[in-house]
Amino acid sequence: MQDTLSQTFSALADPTRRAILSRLRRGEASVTQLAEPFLGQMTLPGVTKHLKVLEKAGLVTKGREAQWRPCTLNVEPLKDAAAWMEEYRAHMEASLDRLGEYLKTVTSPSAPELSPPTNNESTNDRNP
Amino acid sequence: MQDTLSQTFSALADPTRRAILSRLRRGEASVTQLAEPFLGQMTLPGVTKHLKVLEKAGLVTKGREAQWRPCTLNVEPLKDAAAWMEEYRAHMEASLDRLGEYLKTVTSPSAPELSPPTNNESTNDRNP
DNA sequence: TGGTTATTTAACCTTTAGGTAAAATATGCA
DNA sequence: TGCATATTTTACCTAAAGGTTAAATAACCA
Repeated sequence: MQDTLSQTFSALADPTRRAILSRLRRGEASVTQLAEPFLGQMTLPGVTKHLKVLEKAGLVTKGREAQWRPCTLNVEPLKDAAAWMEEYRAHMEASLDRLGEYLKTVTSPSAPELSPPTNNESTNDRNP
Repeated sequence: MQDTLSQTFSALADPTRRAILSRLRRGEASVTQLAEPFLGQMTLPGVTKHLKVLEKAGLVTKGREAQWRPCTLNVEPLKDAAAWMEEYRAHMEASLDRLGEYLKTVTSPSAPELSPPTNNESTNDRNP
């Protein structure tokens, strides 16, 4: 059994799983609903497995409602990951090549306001 | 071959590799120097392998200096990972349980100043 | 040339990850 | 009860991850 941070990063290291998380940002969804975008490339049990990984990592919570298992996003583990990244913030800002400036503007002035997600191309979580 | 984000997260999903990155924040180091803290638990070729993973992920650059291969940190891929996490920022701030408040204070007022790393327990990257 | 230090490669092993197909469960409804 | 829908479990496969030991390279130095 690995430590929590490793489990979190490991859960994030798969495009299908990231896409599932991204979908869940828009709200609760059943397994079938979550699976739908992938059924061309993967079977349902495949998606179930990914969901289990996310669940074990604490990133997704599965409820029960009749025969459905409504899944919800749980960002708690992401906070630890973000905190880990914080340590590298100075280095990231120091190397202002591609994304540096972008991140600086995005994260500093508009921080505390809970602003609505500027909705980038972020449904594009697969095949980036 | 996986996509870049997956490769980055996957590289971060190991405590030894995170510890190596953490060490490199303090500056360049040779393979032997990097390996030293782990030699009780792992052999040198083991560390070499981890370094190769980090190198392939673009997080570490290996130079050549006589028989040494000085390794340096490269945060470029971390920026993409951080950008991915940005999308979850609103959710993280909305759920202000454990780390929420901490992150809010850390990332918003002191953002653009390039402040020196507050040096937490962060050498403790292994066994957290 | 030969020895010493630094690092990598090769060959191997075991465990885990990501998939599948087919069968089993769970739940609502006629 | 029995069918329909939603989801999971089982058993299996292949490939990759993370290690190891032993041998090979690289580069300096006497």
